[in-house]
Amino acid sequence: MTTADNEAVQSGDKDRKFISALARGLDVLVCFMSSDRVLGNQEIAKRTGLPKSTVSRVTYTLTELGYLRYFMDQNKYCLGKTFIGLGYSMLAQMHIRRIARPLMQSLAEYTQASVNLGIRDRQNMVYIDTYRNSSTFTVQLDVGSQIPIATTSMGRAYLCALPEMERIKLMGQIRKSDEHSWPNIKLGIEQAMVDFKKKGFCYSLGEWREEVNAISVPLVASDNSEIMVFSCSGASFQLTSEMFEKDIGPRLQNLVGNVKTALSHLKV
Amino acid sequence: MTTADNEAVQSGDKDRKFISALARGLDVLVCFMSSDRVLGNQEIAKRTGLPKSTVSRVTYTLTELGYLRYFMDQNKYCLGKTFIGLGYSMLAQMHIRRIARPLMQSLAEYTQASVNLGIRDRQNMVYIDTYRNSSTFTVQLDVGSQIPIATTSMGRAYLCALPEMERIKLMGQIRKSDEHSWPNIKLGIEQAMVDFKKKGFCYSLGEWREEVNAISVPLVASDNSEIMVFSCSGASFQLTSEMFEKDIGPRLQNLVGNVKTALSHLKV
DNA sequence: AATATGAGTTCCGTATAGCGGAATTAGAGG
DNA sequence: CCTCTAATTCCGCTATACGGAACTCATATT
Repeated sequence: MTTADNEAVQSGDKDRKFISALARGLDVLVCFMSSDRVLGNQEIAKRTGLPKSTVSRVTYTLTELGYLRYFMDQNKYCLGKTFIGLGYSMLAQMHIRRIARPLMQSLAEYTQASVNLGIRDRQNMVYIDTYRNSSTFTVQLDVGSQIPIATTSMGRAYLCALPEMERIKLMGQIRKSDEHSWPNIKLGIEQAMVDFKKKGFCYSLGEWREEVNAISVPLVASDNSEIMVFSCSGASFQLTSEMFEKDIGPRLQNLVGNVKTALSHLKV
Repeated sequence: MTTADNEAVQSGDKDRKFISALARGLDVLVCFMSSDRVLGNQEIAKRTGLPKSTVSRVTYTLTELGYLRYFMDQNKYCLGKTFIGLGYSMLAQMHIRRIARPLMQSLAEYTQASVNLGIRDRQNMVYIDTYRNSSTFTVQLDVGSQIPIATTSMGRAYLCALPEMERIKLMGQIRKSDEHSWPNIKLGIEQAMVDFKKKGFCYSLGEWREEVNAISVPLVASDNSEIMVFSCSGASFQLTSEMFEKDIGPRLQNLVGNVKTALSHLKV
């Protein structure tokens, strides 16, 4: 996650092509993505592992350029507006959203739960769309929300769809990030892979958040270039594993099938 | 806009605090924000004014870190998924959207046109929300869309609400970016300022896009920290200047007033 | 007041990271 | 096979970014 992880740097002699000052600066920017929106230099230094003076210079530069915004009363920073434009200009080009929208909505309506579409970025799954009936309880995750890979159904479905080599690599990274709880995490993933092989979908039953159950089905683009995941999630008292198994799972698979064929027609 | 513009750099001796490698890298990233989504090194070099070899190293670094994505068939790059998360995590914290939403929707319903909320980033206005009745014609601008400041009603309303010093500075920048059409652009802005002073709103009647008319009202946050702009836009044959003047303008002003009081109650 | 604490900024000598012009490679076309 | 165009790599140079230490500037604490 940090610059130090970069393979080229690890492997002995330095990579003449790699601009580490840029990497450090971006490391700082990424800090602001996680739940906290307002950070001071100290906090940033702790998260990135960069020395105080470096962080100070980076935040100075980013503020000067308008990528960070400075609150002088509490001298802390938050992200500048630029990233709104960047983020949305990306989503606009994702045709899949338009195609999937009506299907997701009607499934949300039917299940009275959330139906979500996510992709992977780094160590997280990111919602790029989510629909729910207005009466839905539980956590309200919005588009752009990030959830972990290892303990959520969405992340697990992603892992199941990933080519073996990459899956092993990613699981290694997950392991490193929390060596302690790895045994449990590993069990959860293995169970997911069994489920997926047998049924075509996988779960997270209270393993991410105590009170949340979810089921997911991955969608691998026809050219294998991208993996997206559809999930259905809700309060555990509302969505039982039997409902998933017999009703929602097949419907979700059906949804994915329909989206996939619609996509392939589009791309011709 | 480019690094060279940075004031500190201009003023003789260099700013020891400023990290230019970072600035250059971000200059490259920002290239991808404008309409084109896929760029090669050559194109990037042209836009940023950076030498080929530098661009090559920057794109290499950004790709390595996952901020850019590489298409090897056409060796070009596009933005990575990271920015989806960044963008959305920003919008989530904008309370104004929740407050304004119902009012914007009902005005969109009433006018059968688009009702939009925008803020400024750099040389553009950026939509952070937009509502329209499904039957609306004309350009479909989505959240995250960028429009120019000088020729749109939204940009002009922003200029009108800006403190004089800053307005002069910004207008200077606009002038520099297109010296040739400046005389006309200036006229448009001056007209807008007259309108705004007299009526409280201003227009763009076919001046941005031939077939689009729009009207805007700015909202200055009670602590003067931020300017937002509400606009109503649609096909010119559908929204006439009389309708703006007598009906839509006052309604839009009314909307802004309501949002402002709701905001101030919230912040206590 | 005096002292401590904690965060942020600035200084400054140094090593080196990043620079960019030139050479090289890779591809696409004719 | 040659010509163009674009991207990459090389490599010597020096400006650049680094980071430990010193310095501010608040805000508590006694």
